[in-house]
Amino acid sequence: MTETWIEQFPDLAALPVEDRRLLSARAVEISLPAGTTIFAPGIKAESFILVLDGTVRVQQVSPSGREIVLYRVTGGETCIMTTACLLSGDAISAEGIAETDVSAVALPKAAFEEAIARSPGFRRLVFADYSNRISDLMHVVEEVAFERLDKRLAQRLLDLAGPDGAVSATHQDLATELGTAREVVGRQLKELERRGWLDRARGRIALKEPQRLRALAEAD
Amino acid sequence: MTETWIEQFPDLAALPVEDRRLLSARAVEISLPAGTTIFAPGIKAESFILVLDGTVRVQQVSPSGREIVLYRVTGGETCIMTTACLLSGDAISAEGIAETDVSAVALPKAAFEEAIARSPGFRRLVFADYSNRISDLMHVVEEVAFERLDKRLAQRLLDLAGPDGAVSATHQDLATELGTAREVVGRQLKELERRGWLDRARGRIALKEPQRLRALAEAD
DNA sequence: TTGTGTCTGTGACTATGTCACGTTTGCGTG
DNA sequence: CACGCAAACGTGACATAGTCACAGACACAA
Repeated sequence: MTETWIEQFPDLAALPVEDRRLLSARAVEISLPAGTTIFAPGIKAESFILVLDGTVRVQQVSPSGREIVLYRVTGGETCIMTTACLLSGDAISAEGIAETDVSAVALPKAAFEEAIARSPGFRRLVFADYSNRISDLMHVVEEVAFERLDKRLAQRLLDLAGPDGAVSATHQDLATELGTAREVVGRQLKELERRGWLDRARGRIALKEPQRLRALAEAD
Repeated sequence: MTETWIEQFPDLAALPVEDRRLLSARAVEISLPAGTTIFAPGIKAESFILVLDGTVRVQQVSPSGREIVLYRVTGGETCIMTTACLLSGDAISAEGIAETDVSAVALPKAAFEEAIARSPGFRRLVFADYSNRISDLMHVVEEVAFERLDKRLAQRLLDLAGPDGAVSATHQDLATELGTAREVVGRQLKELERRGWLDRARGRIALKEPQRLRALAEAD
């Protein structure tokens, strides 16, 4: 029985046969329905997780209840938070939520360490993910510390918009994306609607002038 | 000739002889005077760097010129930014500055990869550092996004204070620590002085009521 | 249709950031 | 020594963002 999931990702498919065999033999496919909390503060990870399909949103929660999205893990990426826990033994301080139905494979700690030891390709994959996450986090710091909210909101709306130019999100959802408060998002959206760049409806925003929004998002 | 630097750090000293020998043979000791820019945006790293003594400040610079300190690398820690570059090939988007005279060892890329491949202990060391940095960065995000400035400032003053309760830093230095503007730091300090919790002088702040500052720093 | 919970709107207020200056201080040099 | 200079610091006016305490509007189920 071939493990077809390995073939989905060039980085994995390129591994030598024996490495692929190790992964095939020890990994367990799992599937998580949308909305599942995959990890949360205080929980220790015991498996390395590679997402095959779907997206996991990783966010941080403040004591006061405000939240901010840090990054998303999508197909072919690994969940650094759990990896970091595996490798350092620390507990997690962020939470991971399945945004869509997610299929993934879990590799037990021992098999993970064996793969890291044996396979240069696997190591590269893990390290590359670490680097990307650090880069993501630095980007979040930069945005939160230095960028104007209207610019950040415009960027997020474009990121979250479907092909029809519509965003399905409440003001609270957008506030969580940006780490701000609902009222603030409401006011920003009102201003953007006043300019005619979008239309608002309950839980839904229709982008009318995406190029204007992009100009705003990319302004100095 | 024994490489005494390895003995300085328990994690390294505990490695098997052959791993230590690899490190000894291939690493180059370097020393950097205080103020040296060790890496900057756009520069690609070509060595793995382990700090032996001194501290390196890693900070991010915004297009508008504002800065924020992300974390510090001290004795026994590795420089993740350069490691991440080594492993992913990406360029760096932060800058690293020697705050004190720094002594360090540099391990060329090839030797680094060999050590990673061969030595479980070395891998643990590198991964543990990655995890710690991710944890540091998440902490920065949390502070910038959710905490009040007076609280953050009180925390920094305590962190930066010498044993005599004095902080040698200009308002601009503190603004960079917190990712805010000089004027804002000035006003916060004025208020803290008004309360009698500290005294201000040019480039120097004397903490008079550290326990009050601590209470502020640790408030909800 | 009438609750009920979620989502959104609003005004008043506080906190933080920006801008354009002016003032003070320490220090080296003519 | 006096002068000039650059760095550090102060300040008021304004813009932007976050908080709080509500009030309304909407969607859906009973």
